[in-house]
Amino acid sequence: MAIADPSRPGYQLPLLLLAGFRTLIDDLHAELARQGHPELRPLHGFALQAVGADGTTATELGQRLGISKQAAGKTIDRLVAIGYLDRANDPRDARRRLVTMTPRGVDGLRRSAEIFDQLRERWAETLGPERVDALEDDLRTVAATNWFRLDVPGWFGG
Amino acid sequence: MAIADPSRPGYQLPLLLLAGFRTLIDDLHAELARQGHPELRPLHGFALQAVGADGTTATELGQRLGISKQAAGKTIDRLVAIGYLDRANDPRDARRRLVTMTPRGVDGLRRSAEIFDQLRERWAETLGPERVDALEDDLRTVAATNWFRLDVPGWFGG
DNA sequence: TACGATAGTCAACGTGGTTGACGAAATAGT
DNA sequence: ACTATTTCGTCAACCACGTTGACTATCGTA
Repeated sequence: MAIADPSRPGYQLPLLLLAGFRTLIDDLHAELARQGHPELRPLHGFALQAVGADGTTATELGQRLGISKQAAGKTIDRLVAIGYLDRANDPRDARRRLVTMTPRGVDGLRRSAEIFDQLRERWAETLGPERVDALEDDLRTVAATNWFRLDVPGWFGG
Repeated sequence: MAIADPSRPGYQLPLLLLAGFRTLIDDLHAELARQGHPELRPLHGFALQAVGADGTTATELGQRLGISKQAAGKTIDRLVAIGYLDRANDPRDARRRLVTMTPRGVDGLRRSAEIFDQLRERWAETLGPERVDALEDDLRTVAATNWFRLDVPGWFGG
């Protein structure tokens, strides 16, 4: 195995990845707050995305996000409370409670997507578009992930 | 402003950065567990790093990690409980409680650094060394961070 | 000496995640 | 048709981590 370059210690790689992630998320939420969505937390955006335009149930949301149905239920509670999600009964299955986005939820999600596009564009202006493309491609190669796990707080903290 | 490329939506960038971070941290801890440190959580490694070879105090650790002294104290409690840190009185200042690494703490931190080097090496074998260097350089440019904030669970969750 | 600043801890609280248990309702099987 | 099993949602208890506020003990200085 090759000798590690002392000027590029391996522990910096995760720090830089986290810093990049954090920068994007912080910039997103600063702009979202400016556009009328100050209550949205990082977690909420991902949950909203997972609910999607067609809606879901708590159990299904939990599966999509890699957390328990109980945890998903709590997140739904919160997003209902701040006006981003709605709960309704399923006429075809009285056990299920259908979760859908409110107009406010749709607006927040749409703006998030736009802002992320703008942030990526800003990176492309700074680094050059081909560097950003390469960065994405490289991460796809080594991280090879197609889905998102929402258990970040518990995962990181323990 | 340029039009966003529909095949590269901006929201994927943070997802990929998080996936990369998560992959590295998960690989690290899988290997750490194999090498006799199964109790170490992601948070702990960063806290240990911040304590450093010279030791610290709770207040100083909190400042280094961007969290309150109370939160730092709790993390120290935990790391003392699982045998990675020691607390001692400062003979020159009875208010302070000096926090230092135990031999086990030193071992865990040393192994972490080695494993991170190996993981970076693995990325370099897969992507090519120059791509990994470029990835780091680019992230340094757009994220421009020189320190680490440990409040990830609270930051992300709210 | 008296006073302000600092270190550490306790307590209360909020957010998020987990497991276990439960009733209600749908589905499958005899 | 009538059980038996599975599934959905929720409640309760618990843990980890973060926060702010309050308090004691100690240091440093005017």
